[in-house]
Parts: sequence; structure tokens; C-alpha cells
Amino acid sequence: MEAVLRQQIGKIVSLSDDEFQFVLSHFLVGNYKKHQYIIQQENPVPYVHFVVKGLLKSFYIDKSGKKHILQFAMKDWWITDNQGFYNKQNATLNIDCLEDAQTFYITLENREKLCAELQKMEFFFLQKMTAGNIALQNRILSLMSKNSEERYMQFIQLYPDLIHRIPKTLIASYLGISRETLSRLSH
Amino acid sequence: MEAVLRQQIGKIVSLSDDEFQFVLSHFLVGNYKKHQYIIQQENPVPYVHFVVKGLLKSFYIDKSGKKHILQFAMKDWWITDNQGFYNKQNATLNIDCLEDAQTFYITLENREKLCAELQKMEFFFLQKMTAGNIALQNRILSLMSKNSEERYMQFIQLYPDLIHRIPKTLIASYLGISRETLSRLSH
DNA sequence: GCATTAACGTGATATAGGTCACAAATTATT
DNA sequence: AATAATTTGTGACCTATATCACGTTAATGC
Repeated sequence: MEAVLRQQIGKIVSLSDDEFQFVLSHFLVGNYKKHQYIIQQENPVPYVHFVVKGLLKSFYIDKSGKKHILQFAMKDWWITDNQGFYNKQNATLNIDCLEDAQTFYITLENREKLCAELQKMEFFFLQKMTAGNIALQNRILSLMSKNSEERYMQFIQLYPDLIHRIPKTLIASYLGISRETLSRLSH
Repeated sequence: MEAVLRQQIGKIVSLSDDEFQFVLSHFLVGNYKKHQYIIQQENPVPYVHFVVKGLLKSFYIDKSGKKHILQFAMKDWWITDNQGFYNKQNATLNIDCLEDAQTFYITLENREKLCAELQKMEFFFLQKMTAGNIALQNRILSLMSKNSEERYMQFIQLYPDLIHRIPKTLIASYLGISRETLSRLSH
């Protein structure tokens, strides 16, 4: 399972065996069951998680009690409540498991120490964060310029593997539409 | 005007005079007139800009010809087409000036050289990118969970200074609503 | 200072998508 | 295997927001 993390980093910077062991020593391993929460609204956000296997979702509950999915995270994805984690605030999001999952997780302190000690890791995280920004900007433009059907088609195209692992209800919530509307689209 | 950039960086990492001069040497200065484009769809995106004064907007034109504002950028803000800039692709966005503007701009090569030479600048850019991510995630949740009026109120609260400098039509476009709907909200 | 263009407000009408309600089908749990 | 819980489909109806079409006012450029 270390290989998953190593490969992910290796796509951006090259690490010797020793360097990777050093990187790894900053992380912990966690195993979670379906339905288990790893981050909860109103609570501190001590870690960012790198998913090794399984599937998680982060979601926001608005003032009328409605859930909105911000992100799904499967193997190779990073997930946390960014606002809580980076600003050391309590979570406004919840994160739980859609499937049994395993993650490598790291504290902000350890991440910063790691970056200070091994500059290429800072480069790695910057690249990841940049890619995240691009994806988020595209999602905003998609929400603003596409209708429900176009957004659903785009989701299928972007994440073909997720379609079969996630209930339509949750995909609808991710796309910002009601489950009924999504149901009527899919033929 | 150098002071604007220095202060922006100084909020995150401390720089000696020499270090700041070194940082500065990687940037160029640009002056632009109202209505002038600094980035155009289908063209390369050689720079990311740090705004010293004036006001710019980035926008996407969808397939039906409708404009959607992705970002406004005033003093102290960074702006570019991220996808084009970081992935060395042609722009999918346009960026032009709402007011005469001045920016410090830098190429990706220079930015990477700067980060390699002065590690705290990499930390700086990572912090900025992280803050950007948080803002984008909040915007997505806002688009998904709030109605037009709530989004407009939130905009006023977040950017009180912009309200008087930007036509309502453009604010509507940023919020993802029609100008008529916004007009009917504002009493 | 005048002419052009952009911005704004507002009525009338259309529509995408939301909400509610119920039943069927599928998946989990013991 | 039986029971409970979740997911999905679909009809009927509702509503927020879009669109179209004006006229008015305010900026802007020459």
C-alpha cells in the first residue's frame, strides 16, 4: 500500500528509497469502515488524508438541513476540510466513508516539517494544490454555464469509474441538482 | 509600487531588502488601459499577474456565447488563466481591465527558478494557492446551497469595496444569475 | 458638449428544475 | 432467508429564475 503513495508522489518528483521512507515516516495509516466519519462538522481537523483504497465523500449541510457533496475521494485522491485543516479552525464539512477505506494521513505540523526538510515535497504539494485549483475553477464554470444534463454527462466523462460505485442520489447532490431531476435525465 | 508586492509577501514570509530585490528581479511591470485584454482565449498564457492597482476580470465565454465571470482582481490579487498558465495550454479564459491597471507579472519558468532559489517563496505560493482553494470551495458550496439573494448578500459582505466599482451586470454574471434578477433583488 | 454606448429598472411570459408523494426494486444487516 | 433500509423511477404540481422587450438614465469617448 505504500506503493500507492510512492507512485503518486513519483509522478511529480523523483524520490530515492531512503527519501520515500523519510516521507512515509511523517504519515500514519488509518482504516475505516463504511459509514464511519473521519471528519465532523464543528470538530477540529487534525489531518489531511491520502486515500489508498476505498471511497469517501465530503459534504456540507446547509442551514435548511440539505446535504451538498463537495468532493468524492477514491484511491490516489487527497481529502480533508481545507478551511479547517489549513486555518486550524473547526470543520464546516463532514467526511465519511462510502466504502471501507484506508488512508495515509498527516498533520499540518508534519507536513510543514516535511516540506522544510525535503524541498521537493513542497513542490509536490504546490503542484497538487494547483491542479486542485484548476479543477475547482472548472467546476464553478460548469455550475454556471451548463445545465443538469450537461453537468451529468461531464461527470460521467471525468469519472467513469465512480458512476457505478456511487448512488445516483449522491451524484445528483454533487452536481447541484435534485435526485428526481437526475433520475429523469438518465432516460 | 514595489511596496504593494513586498507587503503581500511579507504577510506570509519575512524578506530582507536584498531578498526582496532578488524576488523583484524575476518580475516585470505592465501598465494596461481600461478594456485592454491581458489574456485571450485560444492564446498562450505566458504570465501570472499580481495586481498593483486597477481592476481586472477573468471570464469564460460558453458555447452559446454567454459570458461568465470567474474572478475579479483588484490590488493585492493574483490573476491568470491557471489551466493555461500551469499546463502550458492555450487560454480558455479571457482577462481584461475594468479600470486602468498596473501589474507585476512573472513567467512560469521564472517562478519555478525563484522558488528553487529561495525556498520561502515556494512556501508563499503554496499558502496563496491553498487560500485560493478554500475560497473556490466556498464559492462552489455557495452556488449549490444559496439562492440569488443570499449569494448577493454574501458578495457584498466579502467584497464591500467592489460593489461600487463594478457594474451590477458583471456582479450578476459572477454570481451566476441574470442581470434582471439581480436588479429585482437590489430593491 | 454631443453622440454613442453601456447600465439599470421593470413588466409580461416561459421554463428548468424543485418539491411532494407513492410504489417498486435493490442492497444491507441480523 | 427474512427484514429493514436505501435507492430509484415517475406523476402532479410549484417556484425561482431566465428570457424577451421596452424605456430611462448615466457614463464614456471624441
